Amino acid sequence: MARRAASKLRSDRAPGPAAAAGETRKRSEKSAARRTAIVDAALQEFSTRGFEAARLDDVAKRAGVAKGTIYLHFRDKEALFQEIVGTMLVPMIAAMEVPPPPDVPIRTIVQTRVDMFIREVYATERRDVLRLVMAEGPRFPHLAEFYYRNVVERAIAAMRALLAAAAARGELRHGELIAYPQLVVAPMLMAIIWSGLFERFAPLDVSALMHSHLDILFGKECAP
Amino acid sequence: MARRAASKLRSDRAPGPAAAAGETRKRSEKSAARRTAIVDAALQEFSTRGFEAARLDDVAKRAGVAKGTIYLHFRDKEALFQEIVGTMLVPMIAAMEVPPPPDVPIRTIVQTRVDMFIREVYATERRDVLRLVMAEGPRFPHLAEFYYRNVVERAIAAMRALLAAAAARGELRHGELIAYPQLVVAPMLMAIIWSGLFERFAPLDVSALMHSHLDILFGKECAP
Amino acid sequence: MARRAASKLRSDRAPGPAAAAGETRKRSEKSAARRTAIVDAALQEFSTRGFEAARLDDVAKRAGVAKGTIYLHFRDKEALFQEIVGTMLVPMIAAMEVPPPPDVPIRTIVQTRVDMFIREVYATERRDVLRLVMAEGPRFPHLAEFYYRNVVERAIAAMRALLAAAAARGELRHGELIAYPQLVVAPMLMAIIWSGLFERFAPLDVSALMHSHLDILFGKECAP
Amino acid sequence: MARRAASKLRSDRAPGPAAAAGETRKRSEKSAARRTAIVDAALQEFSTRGFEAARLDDVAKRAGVAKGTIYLHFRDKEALFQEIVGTMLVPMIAAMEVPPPPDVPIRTIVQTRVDMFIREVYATERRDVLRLVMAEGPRFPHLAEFYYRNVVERAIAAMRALLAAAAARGELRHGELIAYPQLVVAPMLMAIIWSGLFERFAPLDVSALMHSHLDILFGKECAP
DNA sequence: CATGAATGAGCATTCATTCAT
DNA sequence: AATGAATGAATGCTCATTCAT
Repeated sequence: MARRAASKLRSDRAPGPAAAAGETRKRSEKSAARRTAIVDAALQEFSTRGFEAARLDDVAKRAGVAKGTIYLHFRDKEALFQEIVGTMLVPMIAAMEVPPPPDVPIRTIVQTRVDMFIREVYATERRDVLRLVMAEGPRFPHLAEFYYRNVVERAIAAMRALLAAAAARGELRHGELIAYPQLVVAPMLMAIIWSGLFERFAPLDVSALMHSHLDILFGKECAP
Repeated sequence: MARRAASKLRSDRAPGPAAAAGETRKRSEKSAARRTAIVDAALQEFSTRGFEAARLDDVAKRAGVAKGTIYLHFRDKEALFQEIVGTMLVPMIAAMEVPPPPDVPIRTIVQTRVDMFIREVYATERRDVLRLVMAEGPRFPHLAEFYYRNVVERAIAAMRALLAAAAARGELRHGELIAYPQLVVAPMLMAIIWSGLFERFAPLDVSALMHSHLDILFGKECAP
Repeated sequence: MARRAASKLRSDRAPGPAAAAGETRKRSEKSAARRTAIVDAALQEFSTRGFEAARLDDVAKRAGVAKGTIYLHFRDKEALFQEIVGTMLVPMIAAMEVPPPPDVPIRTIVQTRVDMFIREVYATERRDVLRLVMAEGPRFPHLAEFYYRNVVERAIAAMRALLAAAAARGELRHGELIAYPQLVVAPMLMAIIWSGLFERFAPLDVSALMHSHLDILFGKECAP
Repeated sequence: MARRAASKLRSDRAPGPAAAAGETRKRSEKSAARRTAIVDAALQEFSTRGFEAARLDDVAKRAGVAKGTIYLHFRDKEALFQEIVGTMLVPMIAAMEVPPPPDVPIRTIVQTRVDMFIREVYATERRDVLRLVMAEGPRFPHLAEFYYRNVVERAIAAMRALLAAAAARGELRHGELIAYPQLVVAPMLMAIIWSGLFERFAPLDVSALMHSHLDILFGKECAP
């Protein structure tokens, strides 16, 4: 989590020269670290109790800051919620938008992306963010729209491009998919919801599920 | 729900005897009506604002009863939530469990059931119940389990039976489906979530979506 | 204070007939008593600490009710403030508006009214209400206007009528007063402010002050 | 105020010697300027929102300093309040204490002082300070006493001396005024309160009001 | 001296739940 | 059974004050 945002900032910056700059950085780094800690803590609390039931007191405690500090970084509880989405989900989408290499079968590319999704989202706290958006989104229209514009729309466009490429190459059995690229990821979302509800007594093997799903959509993957 | 259904049964069979009994029944009928009104009102409020944010005051107002009356019927707010699920979702499942008629193509049967689902759930307030369960379920393990045992498990079993029958008759292209019958309904769930989040600016044609989906799973439906 | 509102209610009502009505009244009487207690407590707290610094917790404690009860009677803290003015100051004004008896010297009537003001306002908690309005009014424009329309404007009109009558009878030395009836009461207001600030170490004899003031305005009162 | 005035004095007399001293002075001048800026800003905020509701954050912003800087000059919020009174009101009083020239009618002198008060207080932000003292004073006994000792008492003494002189010269109609010199200024105070409450919809012409008032007290001013 | 990030006590308001009527 | 007034714990947010830089 500190990794997430912090690593970005760090990699953006040059190795760091003078002592004066060092001091300045120490301050802003500390501030950024606090901010990150708050976002992470909020994610935990929000996804455990829901937006309404989560207490900022607990967020603060978990983040190791005073309650008032939260308000130095976020206007209010809802802004904190929005930040979670912006921080955790939006960056993810870029990876989906790289154009497919021409010499790899689309099925393989899709498989790769699905695997990545499972690895980077399903298996991490990002899954909780996604679940949170699905659960609380209806009550936060602004957030829903932000999420749609910055994540969903772009993800669908990317998927559609991929499917169109597949169709062009004759690799796509089911042209219908181009109309509804959502169909490719629907089982992923279902799995996320499933895990939140039933994991304890009816765990689901997402990889296997998605593998079967892709087999159905694209046909069995040919072993090389 | 238990009581509500029971009172229904009672009123169905009672041939209507003495005046005294009539009065008794009148009373219990009134009570049952109140109960129903409360559940309906609660559904509205819960699905609009979420479990935490919904106020029992509003539920009472909407149901036309006093706040205290709610507690004559339900132990607490959570019990009311559970009742909603029991009342609105469980009865639905029975229709899914009737064995398929032997002379109709499975694809047609599945299509019929999907249509029914769209008509009876997606197009009604039941959709909100389902969304509610998906959204709030993780915070109510008891409810989640109840829902799993009484709805999900049975729905999956029914679907699996259907798919097995299809396979036995050679009507199923993708044997994988038998392992993951969830794949059949995943797009439905996605559509429900989608509608809650994005309907305003990106409406989704569920019927068309599901039709495409079934085409992919079973092949194009043959016109008779 | 209980006197204030309660006595009104009581005097409006018939002696009270049936037992059933008695029970009903018991409830609403209790409610009215609570309301009165809250208003009185609020006045104490507001005039002691000021509007902002007064804590509703203390108001509740002083009124002997739970904090939430306040909100059964008043939308918010400000509404409670407004109620104080409406309850304590507005009723007072009626007495000022009775037309002067034709056979009594105006000077005597004014003196009587000033004495009444001293007795009914200056010597009671109403003085604190007045002080409160003067102190906090600028920050509550709505309240200020309400107070102006319902108290000040009417009081000035009544005073002006009195002075006009005096002028007509040749009893008014200073015609200027008709233009500025405020001049008659200005020392009263000053005295109220004075008492709030300096009473501890520089008490002021309001009666004597006002007597001198009226002597100046009207000439010495003739002993009968 | 003490320090502010002191620094002023210092800068008045320092003939400006060495560079080192120059730098020192520059520093302390800057500091004094800051202090003044803070007091001015605080006056704005306090008189707009009241003592409790005023936020030091806003004071700092308006003064163009950091929040912490306020605490370099004042122990706490209340000290800042006291400073406002000391700075803005006390200096004013000196002008009132100069003995009346023997050849000018007292009525004229009083008129002159009233005009000065209107010009220097009523028409400036000092009016807000005065209003502030009247409004918040009861909650700050120490301030009230300071204000009484340094302003009110002296003002009253000065006014009484004036009135005594008038009486001695046979220019005072109403000997009662000597007992209550407050009566002379009461309408001024009322006007200040009035303007805070009702200015928007019922403006008051203070000059005319006071002119009438003085006419009543002293008789019409004789044209020369 | 100056800064402004951080603190945490404080407070208005809400709302599930109870209980006298 | 039904009511709805009363309760009081809970919680988001504010802001005077401190202190490391």
